[in-house]
Amino acid sequence: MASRSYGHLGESSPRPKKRGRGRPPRDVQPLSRDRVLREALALLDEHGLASLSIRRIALRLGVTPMSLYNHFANKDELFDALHEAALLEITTPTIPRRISWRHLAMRMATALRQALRAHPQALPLFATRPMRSPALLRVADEVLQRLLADGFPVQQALFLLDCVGVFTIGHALAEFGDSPAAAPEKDGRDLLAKRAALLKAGLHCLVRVAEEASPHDYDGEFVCGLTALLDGFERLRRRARRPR
Amino acid sequence: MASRSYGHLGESSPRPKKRGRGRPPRDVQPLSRDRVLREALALLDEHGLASLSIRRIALRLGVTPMSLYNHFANKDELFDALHEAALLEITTPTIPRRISWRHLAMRMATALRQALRAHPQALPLFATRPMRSPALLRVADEVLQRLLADGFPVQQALFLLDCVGVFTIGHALAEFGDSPAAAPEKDGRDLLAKRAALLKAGLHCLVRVAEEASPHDYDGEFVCGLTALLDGFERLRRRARRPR
DNA sequence: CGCCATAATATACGGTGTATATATTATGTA
DNA sequence: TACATAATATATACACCGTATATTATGGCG
Repeated sequence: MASRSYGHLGESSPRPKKRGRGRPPRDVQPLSRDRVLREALALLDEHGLASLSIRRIALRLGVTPMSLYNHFANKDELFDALHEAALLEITTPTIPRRISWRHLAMRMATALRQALRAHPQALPLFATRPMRSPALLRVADEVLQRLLADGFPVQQALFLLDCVGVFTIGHALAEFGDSPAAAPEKDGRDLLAKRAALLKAGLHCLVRVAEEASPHDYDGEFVCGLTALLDGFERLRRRARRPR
Repeated sequence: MASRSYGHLGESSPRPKKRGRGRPPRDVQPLSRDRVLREALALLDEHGLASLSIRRIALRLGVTPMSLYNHFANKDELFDALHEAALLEITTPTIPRRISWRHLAMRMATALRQALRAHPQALPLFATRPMRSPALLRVADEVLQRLLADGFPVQQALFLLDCVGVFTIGHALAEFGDSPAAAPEKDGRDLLAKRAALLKAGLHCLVRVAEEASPHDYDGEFVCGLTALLDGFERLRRRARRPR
């Protein structure tokens, strides 16, 4: 009974007896990367990224912390894998063959957005780490193919792909980063005080906009921005096809 | 001589003697929020966010860790202040009076981008925390004023403002998150191997694009995406002014 | 002068990642 | 079948982390 703490965590390990010191016998399946990632993701969803530690994951798995190092070199590599795992849900969103580049890009963006929504606690991972999972690369290649086929110059196609991804992630960050900060103002008194402060500072426009557009329509904002972005690239494309 | 570690850090405190246990005498100026933030920012720039700890900041300041708690409630609040401090360099970018909304938005975005460039190590802070510093709010109000004056509906103006910010931050994240990961491939052998792997996976388009657009032109991509975004919103604006 | 707020130190506690050593089982080979 | 070796777990230990609590010296104010 080494640790009396962590009692509030699930610790739902179905393996009742503690395994001995050495390699586990054949009948008790050994720890696997996948199992670690699955539980880590669950723990992440439940308790947030800040409290996702090697020791907690190990506890949840009914295992010693050092066991994880048989499957991951260190915490950072584990988090890399976790990032990739969270992203893997975008892998095959059933891409129809014959749709325009616009619809394809739109579809990719919304699929990515849905993947981000599925694990909002993992968002900081996306913010820091580059997305280079095989599944993602396949999607990227597909979109690029279509873009080139539809007349985009190579560089513009790449820019478009990047910009759509960047916008999607940035927007998700703003959306989910704001919500916990906006929650504590629900009592109305703080909100009024803040409004007064803004007014006194001469920021009339800000309060007007905040009042007329409240609550913030994140979904609408996302499609609005994405549409604008694609519209702009469409203009570029037309200009590239008919130079001058 | 409590700590033999940290020797590699600057520890450039010009105060040679260790102050006694109590309140410091009048001639040795007391620790201030600003001084803490300044040194913390320097430490951040030099060694990255991961190794920015209360204890290291205190050491750099020639002070006990607990001293910082006279000025900040906890680490999170210190980081909030750090975020705001890093952002403060965008405060007054000398905004000319009579320029179009497009130029104004462009200017705001590039100013923000420059602020982000100045402290790339601080980027994860921007990714997680909402931007609500007074300076930023003032800029936002100014931009909103111009947008409304130029005929944007309220909601679209807000969307535009948000989308530009979101795009700028997302793009910076991609740019500075990629660079450390791309560096270790400089020897060329890895790069060739990766290329071969991509080809074998059938991602021909990806390697073609990567080859024709290398090295990645992040600045070009930024202005390209931003221009496209603004173009798209311009279309929206025109449609809003002449409904139907 | 005495009082008290201020601003520093000292100490301690529980949590964290992980280096190192050890123990047990499975597996491939002679 | 016997044995070396690889695989997989535990045990222990260390340095660092944020911070709660208590103590101490100074400055300013009555």
